[in-house]
Amino acid sequence: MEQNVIDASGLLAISTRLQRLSDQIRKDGLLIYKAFDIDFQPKWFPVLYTLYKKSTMSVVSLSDEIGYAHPSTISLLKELEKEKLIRSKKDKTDTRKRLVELTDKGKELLANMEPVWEVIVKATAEITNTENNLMKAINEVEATLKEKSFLLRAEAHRKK
Amino acid sequence: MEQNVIDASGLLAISTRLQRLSDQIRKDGLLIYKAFDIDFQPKWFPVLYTLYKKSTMSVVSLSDEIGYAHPSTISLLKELEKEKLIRSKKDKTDTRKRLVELTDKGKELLANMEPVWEVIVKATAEITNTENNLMKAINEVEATLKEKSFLLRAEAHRKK
DNA sequence: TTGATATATGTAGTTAACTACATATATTTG
DNA sequence: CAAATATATGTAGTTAACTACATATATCAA
Repeated sequence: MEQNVIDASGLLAISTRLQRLSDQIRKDGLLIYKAFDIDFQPKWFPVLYTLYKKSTMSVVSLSDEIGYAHPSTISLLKELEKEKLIRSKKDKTDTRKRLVELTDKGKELLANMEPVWEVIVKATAEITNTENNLMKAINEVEATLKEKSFLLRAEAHRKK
Repeated sequence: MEQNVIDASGLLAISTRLQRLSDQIRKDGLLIYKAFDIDFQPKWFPVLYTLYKKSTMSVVSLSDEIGYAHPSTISLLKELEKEKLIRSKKDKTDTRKRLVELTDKGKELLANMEPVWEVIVKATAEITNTENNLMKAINEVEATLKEKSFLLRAEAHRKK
């Protein structure tokens, strides 16, 4: 396997490489939805899938759940509202909160996606089923980082 | 380990999760450079490191090497030129080409970064040294995708 | 029970990559 | 060797996330 400088730099360029792989998969994701003739954008996935599984959520709890900053969630919600895939209502006990849920159109779309997801899960399983499993590796690294951040670890090595 | 909906969706949200992890590491990367009092941005890494290892390259070959679209490279080069870390000259045999290289200031900066990189490599080795090694998993997945794209694999599963 | 603090949402502007298009020069081919 | 094609660079505009700041409401504590 010929190696370029970035790949050869190994651990130094880990962030760049994660992003590159993410982009690559996302682009193919969009093409898969197109091939199935489904009007769906990969960036909608975290919000819509979470609402599909949890039915009703406030903006901040949704943001926490998907791991996005809340303004990112708000702009996605704005777009999804325009698409009539979600709707909002006020929380009666805490008037600051806006509760978000799928519309019937949204629920229908998500239900129609089940077969596409099945295919995506299979294809992903296929590509990650290597000696070192990518999903497991991500889980493990995230758990490790939760214990102690990258920054703190780097600082510890510095002092040695 | 409590799981949120996105993590639980596993293979479906792989692109989102890769990106999230990349962002997290990049942000800590910036803080590490700051802690070492080095005026360096993580986004500069691919270009500068490649020029450090390969000395002189054209815009397109550099873009290919780091895996970026060429306009992205051009805007990074513009910024690095303003910082006086790189300079360009015309290729004498092919006048279309612009050859890019590190300035003395650029070389000095990169040399000063060696100790920081050492720490980053150690910290990264620490977090990726789990049962499934993240770097190896990325290498394996990229190799697998090179053989046959995600889209083609998904389409193959569809037809079954 | 009011003043301080915390939480929820929203807006504005930034960033770091991208795609689409344009132009100049090189290379290939009939 | 001229026309067609390919390659190299550049510009303009887009995208999908972010941070910083603002405001309204809720909760807590003196």
